[in-house]
Amino acid sequence: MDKHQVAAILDEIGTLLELQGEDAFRCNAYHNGARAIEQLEEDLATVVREDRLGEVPHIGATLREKITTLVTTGHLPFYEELRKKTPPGLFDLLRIPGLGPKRVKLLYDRLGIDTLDKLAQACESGQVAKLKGMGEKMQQKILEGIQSLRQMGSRVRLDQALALASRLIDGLRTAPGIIRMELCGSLRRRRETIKDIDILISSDTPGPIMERFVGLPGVTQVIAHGATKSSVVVQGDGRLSMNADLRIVRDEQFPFALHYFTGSKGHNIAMRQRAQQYGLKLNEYELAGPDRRIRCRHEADLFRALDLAYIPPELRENTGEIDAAAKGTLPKLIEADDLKGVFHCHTTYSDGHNSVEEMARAAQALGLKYLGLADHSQSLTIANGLTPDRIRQQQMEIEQVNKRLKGLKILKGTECDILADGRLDYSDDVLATFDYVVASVHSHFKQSREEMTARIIKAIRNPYVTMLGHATGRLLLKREGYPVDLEAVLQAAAECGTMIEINANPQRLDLDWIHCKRAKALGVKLVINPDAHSSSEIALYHYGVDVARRGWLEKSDVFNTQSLADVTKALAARKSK
DNA sequence: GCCGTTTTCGGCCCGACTGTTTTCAGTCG
Repeated sequence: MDKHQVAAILDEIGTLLELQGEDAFRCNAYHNGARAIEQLEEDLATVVREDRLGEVPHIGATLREKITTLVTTGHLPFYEELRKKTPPGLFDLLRIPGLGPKRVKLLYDRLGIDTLDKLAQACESGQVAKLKGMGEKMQQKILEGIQSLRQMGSRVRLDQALALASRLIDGLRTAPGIIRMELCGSLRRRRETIKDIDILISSDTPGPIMERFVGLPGVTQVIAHGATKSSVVVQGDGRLSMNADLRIVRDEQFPFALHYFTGSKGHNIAMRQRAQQYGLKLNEYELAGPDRRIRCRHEADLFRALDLAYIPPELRENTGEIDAAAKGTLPKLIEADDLKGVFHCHTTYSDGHNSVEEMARAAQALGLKYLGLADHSQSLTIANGLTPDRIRQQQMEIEQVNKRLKGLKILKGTECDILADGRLDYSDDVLATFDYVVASVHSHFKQSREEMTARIIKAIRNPYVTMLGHATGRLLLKREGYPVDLEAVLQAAAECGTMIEINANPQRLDLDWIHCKRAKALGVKLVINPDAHSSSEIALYHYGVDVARRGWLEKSDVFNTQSLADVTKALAARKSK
């Protein structure tokens, strides 16, 4: 059982206990434990085997025992018992805004409601309004919640959320009285998937801005509309629909509110605790002690007041950033401008939409100095994978276009399939014609974890392979990655100097940021690639930079921050080995 | 259930909003 499964079970236990009416702090301990396991950088099985779980914050004796049982046996009787006692439908009820564990328990205990359908019926017949603490309005709100839950998924991809959020920001920008405005929450931290949009504004006259917000185009439902906080449902393209919150504070409160609403929750709690050590109280309005208030104009002032270096939003996940900021050992994070080129782009030779030259011109317009083209290999017939003949044709075309280009060089690559047994999709003499090789898995996803791991490691050890493409094959919110022991993959990559791609396509973002940190610790070089299938998608590398930043990566950790000359030299050196 | 040079017991982040309430519980982030 891997860490994601273990974390999911711990989290579920926390919720199950809430539904039982357990003490909230005990429930929270399971949620905290789940987060700690989810964010574990090392391989969970290894940590368990070496009996080091106790060193993980938020894992005490009880959780250590339960996690060990889960990892070693795959079962946990405590969890299974708890599940038997709780109808699974109660989890659906919890997703309705306004319904938490207390009310769900009440609905179940008093009315036997354990599905959305039963709840809808009970609301329509007026039974819910009669319960203690409920009423007509609550009943109506629940009905609306059921409706929107049935239309709306829970999380959306970063790129989709950003698009929707910028529409809201644009709509607000002209409202009167805005002093400062920022996107907060997981969007500002650039998480790969987003639950809702958080916007913060400072103003002395919040009223008209709030009015503008709840009336913006696309707003389909107003969940809350207060003086300083409003919450709406907003409709995007297609069936996409998200919650959006707006908070308005006075300008002197802005840095505190910005920090607070950026989160993460874990980071905020840790920051509060640090403030307490200074005899100060930190909330969304101020940093203050019994007899003093710390003046801050910007977020950086707030960190400085607690003797911390500025912590970029992407690092605020409570994974050691506060300690590092205190010691002055925070990384100098990579920035988008550091990238000098990319290595994984497709053309019309396989399944891309633009020609070699069109791709090159687009890369040039973005200020890149080299563009690696890596079309699919012959086995991937569905994507029009290239036969050796067509490779020669493409390479000749690249040479022609290169003669015409100034300031950008196209590099000849391939995204070569890793076959089921770990061999590559081309013979060595064909592989030798490329400047570099991206090796990727596109088939046989159902292999066992052991088979998949061995297959990928075999490819990584192939001297022709320069980098591993999308390491887990995940499609965010659509498809889980294939089962693979990433720790073993990273170690193999470290041993033979094979690089690992951060696939920047927002549908993938694979390697994910947690493993970036681990890769760096092992000395693996990473490379940020857009996996572009059209000229406009080359710019997607920005999302890969976001991932890299969340993974604490610096310019020197990423191969394609190097100049064309250095990259060419490194690739040539690797080929001649 | 976790945590700890103020503590091994008694804390655990904290404020806005809503709806049902005569002062507050539940939810949310």
